Amino acid sequence: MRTPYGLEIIENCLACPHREERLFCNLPEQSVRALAAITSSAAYPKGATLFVEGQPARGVFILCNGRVKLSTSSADGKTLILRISEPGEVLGLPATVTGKSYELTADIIEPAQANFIARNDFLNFLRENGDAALRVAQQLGETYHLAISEMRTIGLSHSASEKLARFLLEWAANCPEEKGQVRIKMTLTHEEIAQMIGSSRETVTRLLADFRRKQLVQVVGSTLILRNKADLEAIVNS
Amino acid sequence: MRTPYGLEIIENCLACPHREERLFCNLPEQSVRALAAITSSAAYPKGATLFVEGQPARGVFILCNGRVKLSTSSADGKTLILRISEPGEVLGLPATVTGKSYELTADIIEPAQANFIARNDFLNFLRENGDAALRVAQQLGETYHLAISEMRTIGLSHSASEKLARFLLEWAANCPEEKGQVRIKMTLTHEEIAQMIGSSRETVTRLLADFRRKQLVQVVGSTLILRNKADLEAIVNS
DNA sequence: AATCATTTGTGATTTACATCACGGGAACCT
DNA sequence: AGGTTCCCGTGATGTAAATCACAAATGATT
Repeated sequence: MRTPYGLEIIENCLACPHREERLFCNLPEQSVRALAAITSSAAYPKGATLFVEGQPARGVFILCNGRVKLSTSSADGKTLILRISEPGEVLGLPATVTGKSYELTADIIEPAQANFIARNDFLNFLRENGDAALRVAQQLGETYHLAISEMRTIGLSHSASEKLARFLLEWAANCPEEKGQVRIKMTLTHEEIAQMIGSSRETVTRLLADFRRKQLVQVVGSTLILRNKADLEAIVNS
Repeated sequence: MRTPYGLEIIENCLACPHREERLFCNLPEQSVRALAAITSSAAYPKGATLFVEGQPARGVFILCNGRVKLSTSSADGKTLILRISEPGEVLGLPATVTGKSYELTADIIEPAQANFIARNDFLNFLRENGDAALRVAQQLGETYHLAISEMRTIGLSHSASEKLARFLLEWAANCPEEKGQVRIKMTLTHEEIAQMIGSSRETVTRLLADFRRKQLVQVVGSTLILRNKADLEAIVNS
């Protein structure tokens, strides 16, 4: 059983650059201050763990910087990655509001800074601020939406190539597109991609090689260029 | 594209036998009345559709009676069933709070009675009643939890037998157990089971036959008895 | 530079399962 | 009773992809 990495730097939540854009944007000034009072910030190195699946929920983490891998794994060590979280996202929200255990494990894969709010403080805050509670509900709805989407790529595909194509397209959806081409910085290893689409490491490398041969993608260092989005979409619907 | 079945019987929400037990239990009397005012009830026959994935969310349905199949399907007709909803559950909640489209399709598989609350009314109600909003957040958290659980059975299994065993055990978790045996009324066809665990109809019948041969389960009409829960759990961890 | 660890690339082998195909029941009309 | 339509059982076949087993490459660390 891993233990979460300890707090390192404590500072004011208001300093977080993503504060306004996300979950609690546009709340009354007073609410924001109340929130700041119960928030503590910390930095985590690569490899640290925010929480582990099965642990009783301690509270939520608001990611300011870095990237976090959310995964679940079975007894025999097989791992399924659900999502790579980006700055601005709130982690551990479902478990914290329901009072159950974290259903996923959150590992830092890029040095991160995050604000933490303890469960009790958070729930009290929500009870006092009805609009924040509604905001939380919306956030949860979106999280659910993403989970279903992930579910579709894993559950509705006939082949691994279909899953990989789906994965690349969804991944690219966040990136800027120019002239039909999308450049995506692929910061995941083949192993991790395999764990996201539910297949083995070897088939991922083989499929990527195959996609390269078919001019569907192009690899330049650690960035991956989707050359032929249309054909990738064709693979998805096959 | 299917169209949802129309309303049939309109009556007061307060009549629903599951009202108190679930989502909005223990709300102040005043809130309950406000809720009742915006709720309409209707009966739906088997085969009717509450909503279809991709439709803009119209509102939520609170299931009073009957059972509903929640599924998603791909362009080529492959279907993945996420969940069979029981009375007391709220359907369409994530999409309604986020304002996106329904991410799943809800089909009636047993004649049902449900209360409907239109999206605008519902959101206004939540804005007025902070504690209800919190309750909704919790409900969403649980829904998420179930989705992750479903994800695990599909994504973390090495074989179809593992998935089926996982499915049977989770299904049995709701049923009363006596002397190590669990009797479950299997109201699903093999096809539907296949769609829940992401495999084909034929392998489900073959696997069930296999389980019967190995004395793991016993079939009496449409009820299925888990004779050997321990061995089923062994299959899961293989 | 030299050692180590991690990640990627590829071949050979095997097997689980989807798919096709078809026959028999059960249930449900009318 | 006879016809539909759905659901279940089973055989034969092909194939995609997991698995095993190395080798090459890349990148860290000293």
